[in-house]
This record gives sequence, C-alpha cells and structure tokens, in this order.
Amino acid sequence: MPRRIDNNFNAEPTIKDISQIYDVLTDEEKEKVLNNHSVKHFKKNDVIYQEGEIPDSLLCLGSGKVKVYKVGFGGRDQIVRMANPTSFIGYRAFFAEGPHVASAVVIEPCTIFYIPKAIVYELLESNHQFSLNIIRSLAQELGFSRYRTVTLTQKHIRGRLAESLLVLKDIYGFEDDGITLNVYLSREDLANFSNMTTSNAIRTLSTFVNEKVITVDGRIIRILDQETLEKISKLG
Amino acid sequence: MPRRIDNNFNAEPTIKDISQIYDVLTDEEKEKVLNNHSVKHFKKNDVIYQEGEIPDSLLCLGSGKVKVYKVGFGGRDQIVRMANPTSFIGYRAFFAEGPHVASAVVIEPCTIFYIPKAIVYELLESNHQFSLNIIRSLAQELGFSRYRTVTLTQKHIRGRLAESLLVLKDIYGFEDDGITLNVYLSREDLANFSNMTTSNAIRTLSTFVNEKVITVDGRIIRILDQETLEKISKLG
DNA sequence: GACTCAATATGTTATAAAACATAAATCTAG
DNA sequence: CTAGATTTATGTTTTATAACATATTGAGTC
Repeated sequence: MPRRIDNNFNAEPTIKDISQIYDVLTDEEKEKVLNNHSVKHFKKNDVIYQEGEIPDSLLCLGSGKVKVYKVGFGGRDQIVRMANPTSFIGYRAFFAEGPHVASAVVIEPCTIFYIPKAIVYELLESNHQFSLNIIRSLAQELGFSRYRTVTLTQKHIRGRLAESLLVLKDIYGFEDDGITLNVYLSREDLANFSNMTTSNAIRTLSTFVNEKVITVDGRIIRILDQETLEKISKLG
Repeated sequence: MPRRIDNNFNAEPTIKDISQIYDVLTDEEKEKVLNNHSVKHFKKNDVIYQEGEIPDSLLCLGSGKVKVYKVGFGGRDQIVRMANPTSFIGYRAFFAEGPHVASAVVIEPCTIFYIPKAIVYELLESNHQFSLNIIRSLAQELGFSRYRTVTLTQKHIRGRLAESLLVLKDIYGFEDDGITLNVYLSREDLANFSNMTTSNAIRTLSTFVNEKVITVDGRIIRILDQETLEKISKLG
C-alpha cells in the first residue's frame, strides 16, 4: 500500500523554485515571467501532453513526478524519461519547434508552470545564461538517451532492470530511511522503463528479492544491497 | 570496390560553409571566427576523438563522413550517429561540459574546423541566434535518439536493418543515379548501426537482395524498392 | 461484504537472434 | 605473386526472452 510521498508537501511550489530559469534572470525578466505564466495542477494518471501535439508553452515541473513515454510497435510502450522537480517537461519538442513525439503522464500529483512561447523566446534573446542552461540540459539529456540506447539494447534482463532501479534512485532518491526508493511504479511501468515484458519485470524483481538485493512490498521497493545491484547492472 | 565519392570533391570547404554557425554571425563575429579557428584533415579510420576525452573546441565537419559510436558490453559497439557535412561533431559533450561518452572515427576523408571554446562562448553570449541554432540541433538530435532507442529495442532484425538503410539514405542521400546509397559501410558498421551481429546483418542483407528490395555489390548498396523497404521498416 | 476489474505472480512453450563454426572471397604487405 | 589478415558468407546450435496460459491477490465499487 504505497503511501504518497511528496517532496513539496508543506510548501506549494512557485515558479521561483524553478532555479534553472529563475535564478539567472534579471529583476526585470523575473517580473515578466511572474506576470506571464500560469499554473496547472494534475492528478495521478492525468495526461499532460500527447504525442503529436504542438507545444505553445514551456512547461516546468514544480512538484510531482511524470513519466514520458513513446508508444512502440507491438503495443509495448517505452518510457524514455522519468521527470522530477524542478525540471522542464516536453521542452525537447518546444525547442525543436516540432510536435511532441512522446506523451507525458502523471505518476504523482503535479504542479506545472506554463511560460508562453513568446516570453521564452524573449528571454532567450535577452539572457544568454538562460540559453546556456537550456543548451546544457539538452546536451546532458542527449548523453543519457544515447547511454540508455546502448544499455537497453545490449544488457540482459537482469542488467536492464538493475540499471533502471539505480537510475530511479538517482532521479528520485531514497526516503528518509535511506533505502526505500522514493517512487512507486507499477510493474508495467517498471517493465516499460527497462525494455521488457511485465511478466519478466515481475519475475526478475522476484529473483532480486530471493537474492536479498532488494525487498518488495507492493510498489514499495527497498534497495538492500546497492553494491550487488550495481554489479548486476554492470555485468549486463 | 567502392569508389570514393566526395560531396566536396571540387571545392575544398572553408568554415564559411558551416552555415549553421557562419550564416547568423555579424561581420565582426565572422572576422573573429575566421581569425580564430584551425583546420585539420583526417583520413579513413582516423580517430577524431575518443570516449573520455575532454573537448576544448567546437568541431565542424566541413567535408567527409564520420561515425560516432559507443563501446558496448559484449564488445559490440553501437553507432549512435552518422555525421554528414556540414554539421557539428562531438558538440554534445562540448556543450554538456563533460567528457566525450562516445568515439568519432572517419568513414570518408574529412576536413574539420576547430573553434576554441572561449570563442564559442563569446559567440553564444553575443549572438542569440547562434544559441538558438545549437538549441534546435540538440533538441532535434535528442528526438532522433529517443526514436532510435525505441526502434532498436522493439523492431525485429529486418525492420531494424531496413530502417538503418533508410536513415542512411536520409543522411547521405543517393548518388546521381538516384538509387545508390552515397555511403559505403562495412557489414560490421551496418550491424553496429542497427543493433545486431555482423552475421545477421550479412544474412538479412542477402534476404533483401533475394527479395529484390536492394542490390549489393561489395559495400555499394542500391535501393531498388524503397516502398517495400519502408514497409519492412514499419512492420518492425 | 460480495463483486468486478486490474495488477501481480508463476509455470510452459515458442521463437528470434546470438553464439559458434567454418569456408570463401577480398584485401594488404612483403 | 604469394601468404596472411580481414571481410563476407552461410550453416548449425544454443539461449534469452517474448508469448501464452492461468492463478492469485488486491483495490475500488455498489
């Protein structure tokens, strides 16, 4: 029975929390952003955007968790990104000036800030540090994407699942106890993140439990032996 | 016996040909770039950069062809990009401000322009249109990378190889006859681009020949029936 | 609290593709 | 021109994992 854990439970986030954008702006630019953005709240399983849609705003995830996935061929989806606060959402399509080629769905209740396209492009023009932040983000994400292409195609099931658990740990971290993964995915999502069938995700998760590498309680996953998990991930 | 085909056989390229950068600069900036870049020539199989190296210049491919690949686990490499003129090389790591996570090797003799890091960052600061070009490039490449992640993990061998041939066609085009792929890869490179073993690339290529979809003469590949090839690619 | 639907679990079978094994052809160097 | 190395080709075996088939459990609903 997964409790809901929210990083921003006490404080409702504002756009000022989106440091990647807000920290580099001048006072004048900050004013502009404050006066020209909107806020939306989403609940679990809500669709934030869908493949094919044309983005007209830059989306910033203030709180919550989001999966971004592409629909595959045999009906199997591939989760290409798990987003955490505070980061941009769907910004690849926005900056490529094309349609979304993936869909974004809420994993945990979200607060999302919308900055209209015109404003974003004014900022890019007036503030090169903001541009640099975008450039760095995209470059890093491209590196991650290529890395995942190789691991998802070349590692075996155990390696893929172990890696996915470690990636989730890197993105969302642990709860206060230091071992419980701070994200609660269905076996299907876990499978779609790791390029395998749901059956195999369940099965492999069970073998990890038997090997005392993790414990599983519903969707709560605890990493007991991170070193071994890293070894499994490395071996492929 | 593949003849060497060079897009820029007659005219040795200059940095002025790198439209993505040169076209958007002011006269002053152009002067700066002209006075602060170097040119290097590479021959087939030369290593342009290697995984782990820290980039200190922005590289622009003036002429030639380059493969960018990551070393996999079971010794099998994955080609993550085939670069054509005139585009940036290794710019992901450059802009991520980290080490290269892939290696670049020459497929066909190259002319490469080097613009020092300091100059590039001056340009990013003074010319937001240049920044926008970089942003758009990275965003588009990230889209492509995610697309390939899904197809390389989900499509079957025939679909993967068919897609790779079509991607190569999109990148390098045909020769004057309109059917001969303007790039000459070993079966191993073709396999590493398509996430399969060399044996299976050879085998599958043969079945395509038997099905009269392509012809193969050494490394020369002619696409006889593009429609069918697209169908094979789509079916997975 | 029984009922329904979705999620999880696990065993069995089928199959795509890797791994392995040679052989033939082509290229390279002395 | 010959010898060795590399690339291409093709057949056979093995294996990882998808596909299929049922249970079982759990969550939400009337």
